[in-house]
Amino acid sequence: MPKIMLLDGNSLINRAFYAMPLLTDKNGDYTNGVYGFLNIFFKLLDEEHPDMCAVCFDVHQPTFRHLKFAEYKGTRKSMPEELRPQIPLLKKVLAAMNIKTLELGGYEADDLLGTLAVRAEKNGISPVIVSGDRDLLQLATDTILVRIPKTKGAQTIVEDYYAKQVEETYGVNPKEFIEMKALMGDASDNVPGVPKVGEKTAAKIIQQFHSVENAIEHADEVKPRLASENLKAYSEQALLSKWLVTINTDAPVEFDFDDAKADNIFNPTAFEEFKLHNFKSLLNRFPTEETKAEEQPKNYVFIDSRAEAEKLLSGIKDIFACDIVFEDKKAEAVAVAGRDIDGALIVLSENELLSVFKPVFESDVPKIFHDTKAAYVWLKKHGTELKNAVFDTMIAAYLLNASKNDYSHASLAADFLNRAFPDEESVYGKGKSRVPFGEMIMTEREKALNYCCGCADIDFAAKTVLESALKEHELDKLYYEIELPLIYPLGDMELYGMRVDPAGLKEYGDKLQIKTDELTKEIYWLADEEFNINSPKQLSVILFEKLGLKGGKKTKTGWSTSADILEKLADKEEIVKKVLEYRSHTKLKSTYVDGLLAVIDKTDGKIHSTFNQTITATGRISSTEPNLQNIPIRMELGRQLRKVFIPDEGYIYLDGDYSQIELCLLAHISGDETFINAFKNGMDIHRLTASQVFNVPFEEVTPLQRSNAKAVNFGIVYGISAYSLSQDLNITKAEADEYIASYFARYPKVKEYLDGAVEKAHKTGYARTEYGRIRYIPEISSSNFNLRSFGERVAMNMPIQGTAADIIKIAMIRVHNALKNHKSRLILQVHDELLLEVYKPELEEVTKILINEMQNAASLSVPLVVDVHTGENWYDAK
DNA sequence: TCAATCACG
DNA sequence: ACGTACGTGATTGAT
Repeated sequence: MPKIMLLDGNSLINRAFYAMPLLTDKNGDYTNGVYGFLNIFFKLLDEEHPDMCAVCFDVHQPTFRHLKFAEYKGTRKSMPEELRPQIPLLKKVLAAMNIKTLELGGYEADDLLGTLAVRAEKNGISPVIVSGDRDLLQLATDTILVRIPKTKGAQTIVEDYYAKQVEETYGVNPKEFIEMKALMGDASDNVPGVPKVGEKTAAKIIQQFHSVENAIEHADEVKPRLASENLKAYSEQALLSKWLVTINTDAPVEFDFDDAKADNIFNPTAFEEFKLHNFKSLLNRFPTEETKAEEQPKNYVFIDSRAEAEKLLSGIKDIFACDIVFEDKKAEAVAVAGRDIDGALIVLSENELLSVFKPVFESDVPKIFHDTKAAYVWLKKHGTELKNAVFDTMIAAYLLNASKNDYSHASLAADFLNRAFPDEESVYGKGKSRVPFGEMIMTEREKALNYCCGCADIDFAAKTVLESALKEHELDKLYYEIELPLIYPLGDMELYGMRVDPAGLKEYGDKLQIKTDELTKEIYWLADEEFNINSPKQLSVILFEKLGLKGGKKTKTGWSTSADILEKLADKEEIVKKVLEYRSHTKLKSTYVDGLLAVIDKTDGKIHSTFNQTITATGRISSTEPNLQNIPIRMELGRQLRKVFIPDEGYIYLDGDYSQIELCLLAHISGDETFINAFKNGMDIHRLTASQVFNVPFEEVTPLQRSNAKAVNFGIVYGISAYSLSQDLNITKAEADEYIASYFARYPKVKEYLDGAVEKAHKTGYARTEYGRIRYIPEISSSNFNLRSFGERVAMNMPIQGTAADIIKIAMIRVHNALKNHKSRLILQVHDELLLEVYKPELEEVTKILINEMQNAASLSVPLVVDVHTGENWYDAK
């Protein structure tokens, strides 16, 4: 029996729109609703394999329902500005896919769906209705299937209803479902229903009386009493509601089922349309002939003999791309691609790979990588130099859009080559079912070959495109002079690592554990029961229910137990104090002691973090496995941990940090004279702010005033709002408003800068640092107040945080270069701070180098002040 | 896999 | 009125 899939265009695009973040296409038009619609459409297409498809839409004009009942909302609901233009867009995309769309003035999409489903059934065609609207359940029969997509957790699941499932779920059959809906009413459509009758009562009444009319007739028998009385009082309204919610299955719509064949969806026009709107993940669905129509078939070769590999590599004289396949940090293969090589995958032992590649890596032949740092680190670890690595595709793609969450080959191919390419996960699998490369190359060689060579091929082809895009956006200087050179200091930081004293770390952990055990017992005693203190859910039950404490704010799931809330209760409640102490101890033990012990390298006893250059939206670097940028310092107990970080024998730590770099940049960028002069004169900037904002002489500023002023300064950098400031300082919003007003009165240029930054971002859609780094801010054009406000704060903050990131990157490169012929080395960066392991005889010289290179990394209208400290461990070096 | 929490700048 | 600080990563419990 042929099958037709009938979709509710309006309901599905609405659902998709609210379920997904705003996306824009190459024209800057919003596409998230369309994209979400297509995702669910394709998922159902895979499941149903329908022969025919039709998508029904509402028409934005009064329907027969409005004509009878003017208050009815139905199709006349307001729609967000970001969604409205997506409806015609969806119709256009569907047209390109040769999917029939349908609308009829005076009727809603529901009525068309019902009409077509009934007609299909009569014509021996099996109908499947898809909608997010449960009203459609009234259409379910033994043969008409209604499918309702639903968001469960993060993923979309589809609930299926034939008549039987409707009855199982609601206890009424689909015809009775109308009666039930009529009693309940629907506030969003202005369907009145009967007051005080909700889903539960309506179901009970209809189960007993089967129809609205019958229930009205027996209204005296209806329970509960309130429903009975209201049913009598509002019987006319109930009948009207029934009429409103009944779907018309006899709409005068012309429809030819032969016209609705879904047999030419994946055609070149649709492919172009998808590309235009950035539906990259959907491009994979198009047959490869389509995607590669104009390209030559690729000749990818597999090489597993050393002699052949050497022959190939000795012939390379010109720029080529190179992709190293790592498995557990060991290289298993290398793929190359170039002008004369479509792609070659060389699979040899790690040692053989190193020796066959050594000549070409150490030669002047230019090389393209996707992750140059990984290649550099691997080679250097094995005694091979990497020379003339001229391009990194991952970093280039990052500079072009720093907000993406991956810069994989699949994403590069879609963004810059308009090419469909599989995700790494779809080739190797993920999680438990991931097949290691070594196995893959035996069992599914073609697949692995195509993927690995494809990666190198993409890198080679993308370079040209990326290069001109960088130039076009004036990012080339930043790229070639900062980001690419930064690879080497970062790589060396990873290679050197940080030495820790494992025994000291264990001892520290034992102390924490003993105290934790004590605290646990005390908390159990105070709570008068045992529970999992680590569980915010269980803890909130104990604190806010059992002990009846007054909760502060709520989270999505219940009362918040975060530290700022608990601190307000700690004075009065012993148990809260203990919980806070428990939290700090277990945090240190699990994240830092256990976490760090687990990542000590067995061969050299050091901790080697990975520094990521393509994660943050502002240009900062990030540190993982372990994160060495968030080792405790603010609290003394946590700070003690730094005593177990110790330099190599004969070395000493030297730490340099920029003093107030973000405020210096605020002064520089805004050009505010008061600020600039204060920095030039080395004044205490927070004290100065306090004296200006609170209108007191500089000498008479109290510690509280100074700390409040400090919070205001931070707030300015973050993109201030009076509410947040009031929360932070525990003052009223009105007071915070005054602080901000007097701040801006004293520093008018700062105000000008912040307003200008927001205005610029509104106009262009992005923010830039002093060095040209870009962050796109799509949120800034949102009609949603919260999103837009977020965008505006980002517009104020990014140029400051990002410029600070640029400057320390420059400093790192300069320090790294200056230390080339020294034993001393840079081993860590923490955003405004550099940590060096200095060979003791070089200390005096290296201190000068560090201060000099950091201070002169940028020339601003204010001096960059660097504070340095030395120490035999990291605790003492701060 | 998500949400809550907390460590850092 | 709207409901908030900017940028990260790791661990835990819950689903």
